[in-house]
Amino acid sequence: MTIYDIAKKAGVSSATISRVLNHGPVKPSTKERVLKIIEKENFFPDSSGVYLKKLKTKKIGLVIPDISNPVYPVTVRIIHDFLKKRGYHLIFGNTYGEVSEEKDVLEMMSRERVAGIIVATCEGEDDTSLYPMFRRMSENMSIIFLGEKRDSLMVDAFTVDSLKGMYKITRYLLNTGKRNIGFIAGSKSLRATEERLQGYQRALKERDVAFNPDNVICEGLYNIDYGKKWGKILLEKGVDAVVCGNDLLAVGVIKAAEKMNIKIPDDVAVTGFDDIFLGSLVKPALTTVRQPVDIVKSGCECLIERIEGRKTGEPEEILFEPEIVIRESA
Amino acid sequence: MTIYDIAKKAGVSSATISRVLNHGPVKPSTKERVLKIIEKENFFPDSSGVYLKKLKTKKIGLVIPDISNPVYPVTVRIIHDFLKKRGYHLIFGNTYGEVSEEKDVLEMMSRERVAGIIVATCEGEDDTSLYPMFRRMSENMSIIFLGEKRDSLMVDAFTVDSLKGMYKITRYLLNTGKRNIGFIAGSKSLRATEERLQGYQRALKERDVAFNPDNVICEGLYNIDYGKKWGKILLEKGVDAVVCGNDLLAVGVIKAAEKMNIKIPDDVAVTGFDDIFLGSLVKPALTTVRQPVDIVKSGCECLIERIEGRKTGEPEEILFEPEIVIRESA
DNA sequence: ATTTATTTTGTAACCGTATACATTAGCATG
DNA sequence: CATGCTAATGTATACGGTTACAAAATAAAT
Repeated sequence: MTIYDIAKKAGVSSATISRVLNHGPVKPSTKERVLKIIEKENFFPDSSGVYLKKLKTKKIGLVIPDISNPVYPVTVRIIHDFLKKRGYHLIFGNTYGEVSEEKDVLEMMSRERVAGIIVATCEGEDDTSLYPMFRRMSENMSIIFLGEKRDSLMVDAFTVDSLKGMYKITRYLLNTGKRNIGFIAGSKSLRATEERLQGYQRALKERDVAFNPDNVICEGLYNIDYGKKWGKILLEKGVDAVVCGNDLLAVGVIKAAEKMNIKIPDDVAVTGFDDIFLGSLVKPALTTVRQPVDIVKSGCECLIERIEGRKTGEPEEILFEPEIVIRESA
Repeated sequence: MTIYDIAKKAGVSSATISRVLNHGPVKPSTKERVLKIIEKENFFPDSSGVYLKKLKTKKIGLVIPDISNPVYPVTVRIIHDFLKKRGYHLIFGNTYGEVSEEKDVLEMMSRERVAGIIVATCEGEDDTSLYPMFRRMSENMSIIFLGEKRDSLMVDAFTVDSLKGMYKITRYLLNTGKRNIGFIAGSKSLRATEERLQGYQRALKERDVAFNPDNVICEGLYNIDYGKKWGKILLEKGVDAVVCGNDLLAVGVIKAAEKMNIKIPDDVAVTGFDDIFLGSLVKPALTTVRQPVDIVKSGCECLIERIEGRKTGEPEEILFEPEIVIRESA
């Protein structure tokens, strides 16, 4: 079923059908007649044809590390809903922190001629292959970065000030009297890890608490298992608090403490980062750093503005300041 | 940049470029020359053109109620990975249990001419609008249903035998000596709710335990808040166990018990359904019913087989038998 | 060297839609 | 009733690919 078939049934030309389907001027009576036929035949015009003719699609690519990581589903939901309202829809790709996977995904989206891409990964900053790819692609489509700060600002970036976040929560711990505070960042290779470490250090310095490198672990991944592993090590060292680079790590630490019969928060305080839903359900509920939800909406808004040409000019970086959420674990 | 541009640069015709891009026979030397140019220009052929010509896309629609519901992310990940390996990619739509949203999503996928659709929702069985839509669409593309049993079998369905699951876990509770077992199903309108209730009843009957309608709640949604609400009511009635229609409800019940100072599992046992990740982290860890992971892969496999014409014939329903996972809450 | 078979390449049509431009219909005006 | 004007519709082409078919180039066989 094509517009030609509809045209034949309605006794008009394909152009008239197209005009009915879009915004063209059509005599009300024929419009009605055509619409009735379209309805009856359950006809929906083929996007491939539309896209090909217009050289522009309504597809948006979403690049994330792993949808099964509990940080992302909520974000994806917000993005989905926002874009749907604006007439776009999502093509979706997991990258699992692999540069090669991310390349695959970006290539696929390139072929699909997505109107824009939302990148929530942060791989390949030092890699020679991914950044040039972004640069090239950004000439043909709009791209935004979401989440972590980037080294180079080639596209609009909506990032959370994790330095500030870590600073805030470390300061909070210091305020509650903790002095021997451990720190579990994730993998060294991420820029955000460095950021977070700085926030932690700034808070210590401000209170004249000596920085003890033995209390800091910058290795492994941002998941529960590493939280358990590093948590055990730090708890054995006798820290009185553990600041974690994300909530999953913190949950791991809580589990480790549980096994060691260490009471949280009485013996040791534990904090997370991200404020995932899980954190509020775990026992004790997680004290953590929440990134403002607006970051996602602002990002989407900006992306659409770029795509539809209402926003032009140099890429911007917009920094969102996170807030701490105090629950039971600290 | 199009194949014509590439053709010009390579001094050949567009057909040759197309043949290089696909599997056509091309002289090795020209093939190499063309590939070099394609590489240099970072050219990727426009899918719209390809799709339009072939009248078939590499897009798969995924229809789920809500990605931020923790049941789905893992499923989505499995689907994503499977499809990627087979050269397909995902277009994604949340429906929030709304027939109108689901219609929107299906219409969008219709326009996109997706090669197939994976439906993990279960709305509109009794509704007049959604099922006819599926039926029509299934003439042009492959569709599979994932998850719950359906009334009518118009497409392949990969479902979990929730009756059996509920039967098994209720039997387990009876084996541990529980006799006054409450039951929280979700909304009455879902077919699965009925199924689960039957499983619960079958187990009771088998052990000659009288069925007490007062212990059964068939209302509300499958989420934590309703778990808390109904949990409180059942706990106040003095049940010695609560069987829940899914894990979120069970977590809610655990939270309610916590507030009421009721000890789980000593005072009251609680069980869930689905085995989401969260269940293993909550305290006490959830005893629940796990649906086999294979259900998703089998579904995907079947979908691709249908799409690529290797599977034909009448739609099948494949029923997967769930297993119980015993942890701490029962 | 000529014929024949095979490999390689080119030409042109087509997929479904949008739209610039041309045409026709409808209507008011003098 | 011819004229001019606007509204409605039609015609034809382009978008970026693929592919049937034709043609040319090369290799093999006589």
